Amino acid sequence: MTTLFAAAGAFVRISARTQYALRAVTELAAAPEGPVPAERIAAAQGIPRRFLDNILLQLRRAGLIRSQRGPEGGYWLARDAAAITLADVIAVVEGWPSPDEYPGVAEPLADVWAALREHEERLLTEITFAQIVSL
Amino acid sequence: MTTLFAAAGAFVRISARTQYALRAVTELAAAPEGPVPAERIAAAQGIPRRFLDNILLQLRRAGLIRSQRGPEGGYWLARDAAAITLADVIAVVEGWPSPDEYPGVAEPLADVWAALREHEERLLTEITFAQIVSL
DNA sequence: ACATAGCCGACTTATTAAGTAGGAAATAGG
DNA sequence: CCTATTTCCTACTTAATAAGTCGGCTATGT
Repeated sequence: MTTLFAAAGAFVRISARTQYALRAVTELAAAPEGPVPAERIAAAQGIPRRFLDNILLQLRRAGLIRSQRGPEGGYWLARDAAAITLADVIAVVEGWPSPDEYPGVAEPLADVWAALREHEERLLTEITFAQIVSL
Repeated sequence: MTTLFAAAGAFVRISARTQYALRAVTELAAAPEGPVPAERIAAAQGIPRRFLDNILLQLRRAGLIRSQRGPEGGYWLARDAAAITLADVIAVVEGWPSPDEYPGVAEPLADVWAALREHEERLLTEITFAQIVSL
């Protein structure tokens, strides 16, 4: 029972959009100096091209990446890979779910989720893309 | 940015079904000896009655709770609240998502999720409903 | 017998995620 | 200045999953 549980994870779910965002940023972190066209990222990571456009736009608006149009254009990191954490990217891409209610005797459950989330946050704000690329 | 992140959590998402299941079991753990009718649980926790039936059935089939039909019937825990963990309930109710692919340079990201899930599992298999009720 | 309560599969609806469309606006090279 | 390239942008469609509903059957205590 708990074996299956360990294998898959129950609460930690990462949306495709978030995964794509993280993988795209990782590509940029791994690339040599200069703009990387969306097409290249899409091919390297197997991300639907149009969808990727959409995500990159969001990341640029949030100030995590920069861009240049036209031939020889593309995207690059707005700051050093060592200064961008996983949490930075996730915070941009994910929506913010509103906290749930736990009536009566079930109220302590909320504390458990809070603990899980706190741990999650600590981990994700510690890990930078410089680290990801160097692993 | 990270403040908002902390407040809401990004990956830790709990489905309504799972929440209801946990809250229902908590009610049973908190109740005195004897069967508790679904109606009572639904009222105490604000869970849609028909939906709850559905969930309780699943928990019973999994052997976590027992039941008795007819007047004075209801549900109760199959074993002591100290011997049922949050993970036990979640394992019954949640489906098992298949692990994702992380091509090329993005591969190390998978290790991060693995770490998150491992922590999640440890926490959830440690906490019993006896503890929840006593908090 | 009758009222209470669980049992059960299938069905519908709501919500969110995932992906698409169609073009406009830059920009480098010839 | 013309053309190919590539980003920019809003809105839309489709797919998937979660949430909740329905109708009726079965067991049981009084």
